[in-house]
Amino acid sequence: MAARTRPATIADVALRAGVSQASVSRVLNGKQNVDPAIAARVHDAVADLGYTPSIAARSLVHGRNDTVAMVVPDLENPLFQGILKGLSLAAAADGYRVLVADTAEQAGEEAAIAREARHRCDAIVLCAPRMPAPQLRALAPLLAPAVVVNRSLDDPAVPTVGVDYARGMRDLVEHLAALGHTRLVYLAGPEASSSQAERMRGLRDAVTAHPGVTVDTLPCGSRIDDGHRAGEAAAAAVRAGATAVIAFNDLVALGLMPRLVELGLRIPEDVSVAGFDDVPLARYATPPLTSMSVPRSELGAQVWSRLRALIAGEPSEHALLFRPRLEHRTSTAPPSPARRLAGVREALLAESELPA
Amino acid sequence: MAARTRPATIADVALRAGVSQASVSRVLNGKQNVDPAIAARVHDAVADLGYTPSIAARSLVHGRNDTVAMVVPDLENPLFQGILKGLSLAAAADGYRVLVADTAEQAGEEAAIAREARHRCDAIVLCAPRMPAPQLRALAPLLAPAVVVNRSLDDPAVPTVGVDYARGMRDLVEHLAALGHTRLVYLAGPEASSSQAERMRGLRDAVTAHPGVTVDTLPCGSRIDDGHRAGEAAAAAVRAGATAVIAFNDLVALGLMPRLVELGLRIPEDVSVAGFDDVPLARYATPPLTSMSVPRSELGAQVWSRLRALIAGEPSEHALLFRPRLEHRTSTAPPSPARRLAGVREALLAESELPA
DNA sequence: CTCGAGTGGGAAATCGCTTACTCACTGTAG
DNA sequence: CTACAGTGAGTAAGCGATTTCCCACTCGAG
Repeated sequence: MAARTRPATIADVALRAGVSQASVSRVLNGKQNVDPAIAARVHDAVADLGYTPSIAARSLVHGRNDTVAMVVPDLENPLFQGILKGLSLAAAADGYRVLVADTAEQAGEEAAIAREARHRCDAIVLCAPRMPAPQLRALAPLLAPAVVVNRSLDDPAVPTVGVDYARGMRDLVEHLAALGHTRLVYLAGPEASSSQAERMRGLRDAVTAHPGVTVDTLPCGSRIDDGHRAGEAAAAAVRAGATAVIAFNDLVALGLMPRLVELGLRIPEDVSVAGFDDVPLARYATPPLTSMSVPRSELGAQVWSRLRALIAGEPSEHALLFRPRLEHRTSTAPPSPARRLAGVREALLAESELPA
Repeated sequence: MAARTRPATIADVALRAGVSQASVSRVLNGKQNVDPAIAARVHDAVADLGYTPSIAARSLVHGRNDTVAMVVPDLENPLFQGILKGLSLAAAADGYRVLVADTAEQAGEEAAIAREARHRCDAIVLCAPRMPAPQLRALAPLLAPAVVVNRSLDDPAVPTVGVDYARGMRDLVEHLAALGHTRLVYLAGPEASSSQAERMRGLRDAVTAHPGVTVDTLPCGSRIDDGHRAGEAAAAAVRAGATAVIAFNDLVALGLMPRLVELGLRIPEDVSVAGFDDVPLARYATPPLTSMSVPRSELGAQVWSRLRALIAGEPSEHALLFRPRLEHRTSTAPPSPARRLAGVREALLAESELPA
């Protein structure tokens, strides 16, 4: 029976086995050659006392504690959940655990929370989409070893792993354009979000590449409710001639769709809707949601691979950017002929206005 | 500029400030009265050196590290995500951080993972729905201070926080019965899951209380895909006379509904569908999903309240059980008259068969 | 038989911090 | 004027492991 009073220490084990602490340590860590007889006695003593080495003491000596921190703005976001899952599993395979710190969208606290979390761990994964770039640039080096997720950063010591949102957006616009859509609406995410900025960049590139296509941006947000609330505005835009809506992410799209239906629009007959992230529920939505698939777990695994290298003192690897893959489902389809004509007319009108 | 070489220690600070380490420690921890002049010099030195006390060393002295572990079978489950979020936020308010350990549904590893995680932390939150009761009973005391989530355990030292699934199921059946449903189908969760067992108990109680109601149980699972796959069987049951389906949880229901529609059934005209957990997406499903609401974040907060008390050495509080609240949405409605008659006829038939 | 290399195990230093314990010094009461 | 609280700061003893250093001992070669 294990001692109820005070957890056994290595000294207790040494005493009981009649050897030195050094020997106990050597046996337990498989260092050097140890007399089998001693090893046996140590093992017996360990078993009798129910001894487990103190993590704290070991950490003090080694200067590391086999734990990495992950700072996220919102644990409820499926993207971060996926990354956390992937990271946590990959890290566990190497004997590391993950500490989570939810900043609860308190952008102001992010830096302090990150430093505190980092201080408890050997390394850190930072997801801080809202943090101003200068602040991030100043913070990142202090956090090393660190990996920044989902935003770019030109610090050679801090690798980034992320998603090519701009490219994804372009691909998505091209998908819609190929279907025949020319007037699109984009429900924008949080203004300060860096991935929102990336998406905007992608949209601009896309309309530049496709002069016939226009995109109206409507403020929205990143959560289900935001999408639902944006329904009115989106429907109005559709009535004004738009034929497709791109949502900041799937949550927004999933909140939006029922609202559009409520407002009398059919998807995809009256309006196509596309999301981003390809959350598990997207394919079971009504109608199944076209989305840009992002490998969430894989992101987490790659983050760990980067982090492990950094911890081992290896030079930082190259930035990694996943290109989202289009998951074409039934929420996007060619616009109905009538609507399409209307769109073309609008476009012509807009063009004819230009010279004026 | 902070030293790039080796992080500053308290000794460096003491040296630079020209005082003893003890004084530095006292200043930094606000113990005793210290000469303001000394305090100032210490603060200057700390700032100059960019000193932060080593967590490991402090942990070693104090015997605690202000971290609690949370073990979950699957980080992708919205229930655990919600609990994690609530726990993490509540704990952070008291200066504690949360370490997550995803057992990846490896029921066999759970005990080992839990002990390892516990060993790194001051306390632990255990979610192990699949662990056999005897094993859990044996394990729990070794983990103290610990709180067990979502299952009962008669260990006075280990409080539990959970959901009254049996009661919730009864309430749900009563809701459906009140609507006029008499032949229900239940898509069961994982066999080994304790909350699944609780739900079954609730179902049994309900049919006992309502002799006119019958419930057929179909094996299913706990995830979206499981629900989708169970669509065929559920539809068959409906064709055989059932008028309502209760899903193990919302994920299952959300996977099930589109499949039922695909198979030609209308919800709720042909079949009512109800879920459990009230995940955020439930109200935006098509049709909006009736569900038993579970206060996920609140569960996490309550878990922390229990855990904090235990860490402080206070006696364990009473077990806490939340009663789910019905969220009646449009996925459940009275059965159509024709179908209802069919149900009654079946019931009469079944009754008349009894004496046989 | 002696000397040197090789090896296993114990003593003690170390990691960085907290916290008794001790001591010098000030101020006041007898 | 002496002595005794009271106070603030320094010294040093842990906390529980790992790891270096060193000694004693064995074995083989000369």
